[in-house]
Amino acid sequence: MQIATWNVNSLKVRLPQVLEWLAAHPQLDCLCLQETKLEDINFPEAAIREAGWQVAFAGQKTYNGVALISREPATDIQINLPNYSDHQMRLIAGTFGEVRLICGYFPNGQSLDSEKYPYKLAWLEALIAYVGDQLKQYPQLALLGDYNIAPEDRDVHDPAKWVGQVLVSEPERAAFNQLISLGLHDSFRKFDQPEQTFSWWDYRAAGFRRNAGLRIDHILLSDPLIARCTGCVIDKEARKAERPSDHAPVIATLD
DNA sequence: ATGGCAGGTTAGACCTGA
Repeated sequence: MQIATWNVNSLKVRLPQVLEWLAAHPQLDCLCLQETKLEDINFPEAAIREAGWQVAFAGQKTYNGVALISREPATDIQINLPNYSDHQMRLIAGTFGEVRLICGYFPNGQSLDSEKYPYKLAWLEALIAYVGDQLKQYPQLALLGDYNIAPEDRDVHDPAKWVGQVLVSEPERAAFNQLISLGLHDSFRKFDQPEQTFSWWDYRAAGFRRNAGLRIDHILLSDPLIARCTGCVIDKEARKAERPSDHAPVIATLD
């Protein structure tokens, strides 16, 4: 089994790249998308189905939006957190056999003094409660997505420059560690990885060329799934495309 | 170098992203 997550920063722009990427990954079972930025009525459902995939999605105009593209249809689909009323479309969960996949586009927070920052922390608190509850129902669980959290300094190209900033602040990292404390594991860190491996690079200031990035896209796996996990990679090649997303896909392989 | 770029909205700047 292979699962992946990719913040595509507009599926309207990135659909050809997504279809090409899917075709290039024959072992893939499910791709979780974030920032589709499409109302459901404009979602390219037909094109994805014609390529041989099932799809479930929850979007809105301009911002946010998530989707599950999969070989088999998802069951028990959940849109957004059941314990947090939110008009921002940031979460979609589905079940594939015994495996529960939760796809999230975590709030960015903007800055520590923004009103979006307490929203981020409240959303995270609700997510932690939801995932804890889901784990009881689905021991085989994966939480994939754009977390908008760099969990450790080694996930930051220049930690000194980022001290005290959103995405690396102590409360955000504490929330990430609470997810770990529920019994989840960072699949990327199960394996030796090259230093300075990131999943997002700023479009500005030649961020990608300088490898000035952050690792903020993650695949967390529950105990039974981390035991099956044989690899986790970030597909940096996708960031080299013409008109790329600013995020690269993350792929976890389970035997 | 606190701006740089990219996408969306909507037809000129402005908002958001991270």
